[in-house]
Amino acid sequence: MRTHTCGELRPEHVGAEATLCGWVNTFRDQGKALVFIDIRDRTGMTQAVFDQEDCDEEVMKMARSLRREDVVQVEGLVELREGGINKKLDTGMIEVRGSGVRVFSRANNPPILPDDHETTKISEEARLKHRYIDLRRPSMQRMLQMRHDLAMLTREYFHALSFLEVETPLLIKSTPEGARDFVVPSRIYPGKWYALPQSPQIFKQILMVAGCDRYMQICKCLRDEDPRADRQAEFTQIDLEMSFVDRDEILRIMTGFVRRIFKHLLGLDLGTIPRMPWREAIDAWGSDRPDMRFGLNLVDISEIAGQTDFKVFNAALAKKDGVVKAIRIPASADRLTRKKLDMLQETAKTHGAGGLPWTKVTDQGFEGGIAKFIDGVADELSAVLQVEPGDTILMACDSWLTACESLGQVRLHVARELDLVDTTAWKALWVVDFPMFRWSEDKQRWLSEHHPFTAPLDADLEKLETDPGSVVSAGYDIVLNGSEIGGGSIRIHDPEVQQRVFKILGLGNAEQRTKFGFLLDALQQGAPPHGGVAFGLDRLVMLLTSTDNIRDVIAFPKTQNGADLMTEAPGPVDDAQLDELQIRCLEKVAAE
RNA sequence: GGGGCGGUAGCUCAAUUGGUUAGAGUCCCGGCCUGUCGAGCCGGUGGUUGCGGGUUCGAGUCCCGUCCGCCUCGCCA
Repeated sequence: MRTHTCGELRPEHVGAEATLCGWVNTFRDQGKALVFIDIRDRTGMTQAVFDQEDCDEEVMKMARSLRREDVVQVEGLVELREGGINKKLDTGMIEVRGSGVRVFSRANNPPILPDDHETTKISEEARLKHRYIDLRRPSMQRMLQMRHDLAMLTREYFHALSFLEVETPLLIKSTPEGARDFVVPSRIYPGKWYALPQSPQIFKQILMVAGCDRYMQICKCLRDEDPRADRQAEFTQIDLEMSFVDRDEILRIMTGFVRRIFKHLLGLDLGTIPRMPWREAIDAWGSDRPDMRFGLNLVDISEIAGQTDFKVFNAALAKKDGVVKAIRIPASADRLTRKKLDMLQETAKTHGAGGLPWTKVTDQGFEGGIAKFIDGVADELSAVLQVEPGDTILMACDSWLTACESLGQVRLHVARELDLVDTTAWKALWVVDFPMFRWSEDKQRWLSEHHPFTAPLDADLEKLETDPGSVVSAGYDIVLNGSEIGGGSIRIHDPEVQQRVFKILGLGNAEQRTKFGFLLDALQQGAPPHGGVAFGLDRLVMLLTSTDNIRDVIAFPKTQNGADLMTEAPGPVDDAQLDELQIRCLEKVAAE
């Protein structure tokens, strides 16, 4: 049906007869005797010109009738352009001198147009509703290509390392330890339910017990939680697991993978990827996924702050684990207006801090904000923070984790506000040595920082019951430019350790059997030491395509209410379907 | 579940303190033009101002409710 694609033709093709198929991107009708048609497909765009002198009246009439997004076939001779080259097009040196045209289908006044220069102008709502048009735009086609290239690269890389691609089930048992499960009713067992997988975690571990040795899968994961700009309820994961490995070996292979991705897809060398203990990440960067493209590190000023009479500081320091942290924003005194400081204070409050003590540095010392409270320690504080006139000092005081994390969020906001992020930089790191457990005041019990199958470090095994809060896990996350792109751990392969961990998480023996009996049984039938990683494919593509909207890297994404605007899912089902499942909705029951 | 912003023509937006027949660009339709390329010029179709109430002589504008979209907190082992 076609001899070339729309992005293919170059001066070397001049003289050839070409037949192109695609969509009418634009038409430029110059009068009865001359019309230009830009014909577009996934690969690009080519200008076709229909001249009365070259083709008969019927062809001319048909060419002039073409409108945006009609689907056509154009045939003609490839020639160098008569009217000057178009540098914006890869095919801008040539044009096809049309001798024939055929219309496959007409577009009925398209509700949106797939021009890249229109993308930001059109509401996302309209784009999602008419995704079949939206996906035609070149930037969206590049995204689809990038996803494909990443998937191919992934399979090549892990295939070469003897990983086996295995599919795991979608209809599984609900074990709601983490996120909320999507559930699916069972017809054969009325009243019983499947869950859709939040991840293939347990299956890949069982594949290790089953002797698979090395497993990989590009799979969908589903979590029934509210979406965000960088999060969808349904997302894609590059899932990996390996037997007979320690943490160093996993990190080596996965570092190689990530470096390969960015080298091949962006021509970028990420270099060696350093490791940072979790405690250091929180302490110096205020986040377990630090964005290291800019400084503004957190400095502990607890000791100096303790010498002041500032009640806010003293109250915080009296807390268990209480600290005062500060960041120095260089040359910002004029730019951080009172209004902006107020906004930053809201950020701090949103993330758990009571407020955002601040002051500015002038030639005469500290001025503004809490300056009068720190007068007595001005010299020491200046020395520790290495202040310069024009700096702004932002502070947080609370328990260590809260103070660090809230100031860490302020750090991100102020960097964005003052444009301090080096957007040309790529900073990757492995965050390691996470705590094994986190105490939940809410639930009054320990929760897994990672998941319940993560192994503790061998050295900390004996502290499991006596001091769970201090146990360090064998988990790790890989972070790129402040975005968590993957994470994993060495898993527990000793059933006894697994039971001890379950117990700390508040799972009694009976509950362990009900929820994870099959895992415990498996671990007792010869489980190799194993561990793995899962990479967020959508997040990777976001970084590869420089977008901060996850919906821009998914062909058919859902809205914040979990709706698909194109198909209008979720929708109702027939009563007959419900009857078969022996399900009744409460409203209907009430109505009967 | 909480907070914030938004919803006017197919699309993107405007409409003074509440005041005439809700405008413009674009798409689409028709006409003109032989070298355009985000073509140009002329004319035209197109509206229950998301939906439902209320206040008022009068509501796109004010109030209440509701639905939808985006951002965000909670949530996301």
